[in-house]
Amino acid sequence: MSLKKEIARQLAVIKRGTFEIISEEELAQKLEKSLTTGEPLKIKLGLDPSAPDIHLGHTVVLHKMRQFQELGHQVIIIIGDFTGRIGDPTGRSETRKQLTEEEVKANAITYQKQIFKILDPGKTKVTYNSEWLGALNFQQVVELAAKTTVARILERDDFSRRYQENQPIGLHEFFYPLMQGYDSVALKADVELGGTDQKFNLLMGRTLQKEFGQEPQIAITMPILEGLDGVQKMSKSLGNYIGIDEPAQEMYGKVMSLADELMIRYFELVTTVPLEELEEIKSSLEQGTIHPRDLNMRLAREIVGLYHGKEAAGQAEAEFKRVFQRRELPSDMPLVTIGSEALEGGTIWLAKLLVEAQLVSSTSEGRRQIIQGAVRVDGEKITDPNYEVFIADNMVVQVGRRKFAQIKKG
RNA sequence: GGAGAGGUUCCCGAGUUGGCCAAAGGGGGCAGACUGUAAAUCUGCUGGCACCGCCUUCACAGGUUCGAAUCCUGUCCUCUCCA
Repeated sequence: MSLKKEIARQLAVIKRGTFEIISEEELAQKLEKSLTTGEPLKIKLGLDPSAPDIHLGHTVVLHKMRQFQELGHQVIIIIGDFTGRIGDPTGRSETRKQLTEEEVKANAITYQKQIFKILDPGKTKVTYNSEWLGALNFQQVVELAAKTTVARILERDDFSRRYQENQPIGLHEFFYPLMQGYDSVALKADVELGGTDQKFNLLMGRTLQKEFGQEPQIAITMPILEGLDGVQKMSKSLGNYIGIDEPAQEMYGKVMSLADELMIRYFELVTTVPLEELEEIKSSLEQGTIHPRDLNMRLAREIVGLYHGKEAAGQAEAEFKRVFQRRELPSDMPLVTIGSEALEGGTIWLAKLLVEAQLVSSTSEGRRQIIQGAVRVDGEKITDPNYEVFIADNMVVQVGRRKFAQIKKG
């Protein structure tokens, strides 16, 4: 009786935010077996060390891993140092550059530091797949390749699209799913996590495990998190990301700029707010008993708190209120020293000053911002592009709402 | 190996009877208004320069010309078809 209840509880936690579980019944069976034998499930997550800086999008899957940890299961991170040299073609329409061994190593180290902001290091096993993939000889590789067909591999979204669009597909790319699948065999994984774009690879793991006489793993896919624009997936190259190493202030601001429609999704996927509370949040938003802005602030606190602690999150919030709600000056602005040699009679061209203060990228850009009314000196809007500023200590210049600098006479 | 298409400003993508092209249009970005630094909407800007003018851009290197993104030559790269 209590066994059934426990299985149901675990399933509920596991199902949170998932896109697909293949299959739920098998998962329930595995949970039951685990609970009766006391043997934790082996949960596998492969990380591709080609993109060393983790952003919130990457943490979706890490949070799921953490939940598994909290349920008492064995979490295993595979750093794809071997596969990383090929580069998973997923999500890209072009053949990826192969990484050098040194690059992969360096990235892997950065990765580990970052994932432990979410996972419990004491309960996490980290392995490198070069350990077993590097040991295979050519004959074994051929045997592995014989376990699938070109037609099956071409079914993969990315490959079929590229094939149809006459984009090149490197032969070595065909091996990526096989290698990832073989990882599951090597580990005897019970569950493998990944984004929805990983579905094919996860299923390949099941196929191979069966071929090797193992019980197939459960494939759990997580949705791809939308970025700040609310439409495209979060990614560094699109610039719509929140990096987990970003300063608290910046992080808070970025979360605040999220579209309302994304808030619940973010709560669900990238915070540790418990399930019951999540339900309360959803209903209060639907019933309008809470102002979306306040919920947004709560979300920002949750996220910043995860990476910088509660205190820093509180400070970030106070600062946010000061600058953006009350329109006051930030408590901390970059100091810019203007040397006297740059001055003529104590004045400097405003556009030039903006460049010096790194508030704009060029004087042309500075002129434009001035003309458009975005520039203030000590709170006073300046619209003359040829304006000469008389430099005074502690003068504050501002471009737009969020870029400030305090001037020091040098 | 043979035949063909093409490489344009952050991206996509016009422009190739040589001048009116710093280069249409869209996207993205930035700024202003409105706000909750939300979304939506409207407006403006979006190579550089002390800027009503000048300078550097249209794969790269040369050439023709008073003048080239547009014409010629060579080089590099991408794609397609054939083998």
